[in-house]
Amino acid sequence: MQEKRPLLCDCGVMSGDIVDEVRAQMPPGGDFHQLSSLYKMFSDPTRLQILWALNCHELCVCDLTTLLGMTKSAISHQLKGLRLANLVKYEKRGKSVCYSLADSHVKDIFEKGFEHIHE
Amino acid sequence: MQEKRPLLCDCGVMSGDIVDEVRAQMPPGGDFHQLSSLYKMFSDPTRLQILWALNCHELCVCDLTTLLGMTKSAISHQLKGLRLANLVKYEKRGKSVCYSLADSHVKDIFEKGFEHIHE
DNA sequence: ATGTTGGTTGATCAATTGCTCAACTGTTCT
DNA sequence: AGAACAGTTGAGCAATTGATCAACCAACAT
Repeated sequence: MQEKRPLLCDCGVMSGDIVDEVRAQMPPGGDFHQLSSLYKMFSDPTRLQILWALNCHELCVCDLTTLLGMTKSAISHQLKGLRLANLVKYEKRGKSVCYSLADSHVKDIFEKGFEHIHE
Repeated sequence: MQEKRPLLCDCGVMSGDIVDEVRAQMPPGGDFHQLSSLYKMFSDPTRLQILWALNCHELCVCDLTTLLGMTKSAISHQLKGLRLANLVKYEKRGKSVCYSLADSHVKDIFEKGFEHIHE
């Protein structure tokens, strides 16, 4: 059976007041959902490589396939996700589509991540 | 059949030199793998709520179940992942286990994320 | 000793993810 | 018009994920 939780835990470590205080500081649930969708874009090595490359220079899909050694399809699918997350923007140029980063937050998030793993 | 890629794309947008230049700036593949593992911890609403709560105050598992309205098992499973990613640390206190953030990078990464979604 | 509470763990299962394949659109070149 | 190239898309499938359930361990109270 599903365990039933009491209104407040009685483990004695934290008072109920502290739990209430933390609860009061919690952003609305929608924020966490939005945030998790954002970080999900950073949670795959392929997408990270794409973002890193675009942070160096704007590139077309074909360049990215060459750079990462993957198919156009795979790259294009990932770019679609990045587009929907507003992390990259694109511009048609003749036959090609040129992608670049949508804003500077990507770079900031990258930096914080590297700080954490290089310690 | 699987498409075969040329050594350099001939789409004409970027010169091969630029692709080479970007390639030279790419960190080793292992870095992307490590980074993606880190961001994966931020890619789930439940884990984000746990991290946010611990950023407010150290809490035991039981407090977290009360706060998030989830089972001990679900919380404990997620905490295990966060532990393995070195994002949280814990301390036994009698019957309870008290969790807290392992370092300040979590807060930084949170802030950058919020900056992006609140624009 | 027995029961209760706080927490962990492994198995299971549905849902999601990421790549491949094949088919397609659109642009350029001959 | 037809071929070649740049890119997108949807279906399919193996791999991963996240919650549940049940069993378990450890600390404490009676």
